Amino acid sequence: MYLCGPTVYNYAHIGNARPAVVFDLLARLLRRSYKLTFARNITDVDDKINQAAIDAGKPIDEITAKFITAYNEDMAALGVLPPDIEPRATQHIGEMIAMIETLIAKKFAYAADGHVLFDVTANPDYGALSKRDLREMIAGARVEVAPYKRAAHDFVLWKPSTPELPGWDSPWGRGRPGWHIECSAMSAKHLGKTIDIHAGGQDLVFPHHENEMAQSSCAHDGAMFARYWVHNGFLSMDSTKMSKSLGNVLLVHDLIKTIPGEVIRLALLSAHYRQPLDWSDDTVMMARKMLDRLYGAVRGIDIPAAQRRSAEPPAAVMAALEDDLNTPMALKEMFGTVRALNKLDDSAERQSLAASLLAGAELMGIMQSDAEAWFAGSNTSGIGDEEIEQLLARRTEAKAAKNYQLADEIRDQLAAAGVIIEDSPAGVRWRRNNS
RNA sequence: GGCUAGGUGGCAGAGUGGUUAUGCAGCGGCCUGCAAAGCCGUGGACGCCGGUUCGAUUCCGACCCUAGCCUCCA
Repeated sequence: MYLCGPTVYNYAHIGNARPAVVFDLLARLLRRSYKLTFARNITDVDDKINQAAIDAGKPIDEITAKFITAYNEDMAALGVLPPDIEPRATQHIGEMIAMIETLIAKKFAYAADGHVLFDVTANPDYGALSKRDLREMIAGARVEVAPYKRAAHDFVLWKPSTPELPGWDSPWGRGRPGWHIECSAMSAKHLGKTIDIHAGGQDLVFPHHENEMAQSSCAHDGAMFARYWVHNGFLSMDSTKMSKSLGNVLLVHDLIKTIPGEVIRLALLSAHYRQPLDWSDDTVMMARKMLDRLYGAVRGIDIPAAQRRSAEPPAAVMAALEDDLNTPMALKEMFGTVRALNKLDDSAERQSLAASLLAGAELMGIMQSDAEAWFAGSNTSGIGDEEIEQLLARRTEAKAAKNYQLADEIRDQLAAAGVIIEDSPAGVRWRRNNS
């Protein structure tokens, strides 16, 4: 499986995180049944990066190194496991040049004016993936056609670099690769001419994936490039497009300072991956409450480590995920398990079902904290755990003395500090209300 | 203008040619000193107009609306 990864010129925003999370789940699922090799590239040569380096007044290497590290940290916070291979564009320039030479030799590309362009008219299948009619596209082209292009939609495989820009020597002079050739060259090197699954955001279908497919299949004598394409839907912000000009870009880097990573992950998985997803404070709050219910079901259940390790997810959860990654359905089944668990009295049965629930959660990459830690939350209200325990001890005394007025005062005091009390036959327990 | 997805109850969000999605919120009950959590029960929905059908939210057609792509973008 190949996933188009980040261009490292800035921190990843929440929309960037969606494909990473969704296809991480797909990878986890596939690994249960297949031997998966999962590659997610890093685009570390790009004009946006060049601009970011100029803006920051720093070397390009420094910019890319910083944001590669940040990307991996941010994704790890969302429970995204590292891919098997994380190829970088700058480490595959030779492969790109070789592929471009092949395309020229096979008459699918031409050099002109220091550039090398892909000749879309030489590839009759061009437009098949994105279901576009090439003639209409050329006729309705809104782009200004560069003089060296034969047709408006010919796209750049190689372009010349000025001395201050990053560049590599090539048969066409010192230059740098176009965006699309990177993925074609890297997927061919690491995964072969034909890959099983190619993933990415819906907005990459055209032109990026269309171009990748054209380059790869033309370079490989028509060999199928990807057996399956999977594209995730777009994420909007409060019903509008996320854009810098509107100032509504949410960076994962910032979100994880106040929102647990698994809340963000669950929010991203709360809609089917192909559907659009609107991000708002409510989306986050609901994900948090879902986790409250999930964790609540396993709280206080002590599961032997061996049982925990060997447990399998509920069959219905597996069936839902195996049906085109239907995460809302999988969650429904998780909650079905929660209900069954909450009704059980027998401790052995509770252990067994809780272990199964946790196995399902692990597959989905959620509920990875200890339940007590989840409910303790983060101390944002300034009242520490010890202070809470002391107040609860006083309340328990008051209750024993049937001094309910004092007991309720203590409870109100804690509530004001965001701490909610739950009495049970087993004793009192508490949780912070962080939402 | 072209292409591609959608329009489901207060909100989020699945699914189905006839029978409960689920979560949050609401209401009633159980439990509790009272709460909270949990459990039980419950109201409320499938954009609009036609067509197919014994029966359509589900299939087909038109229409309206929304989003994305057509230029860098997950």
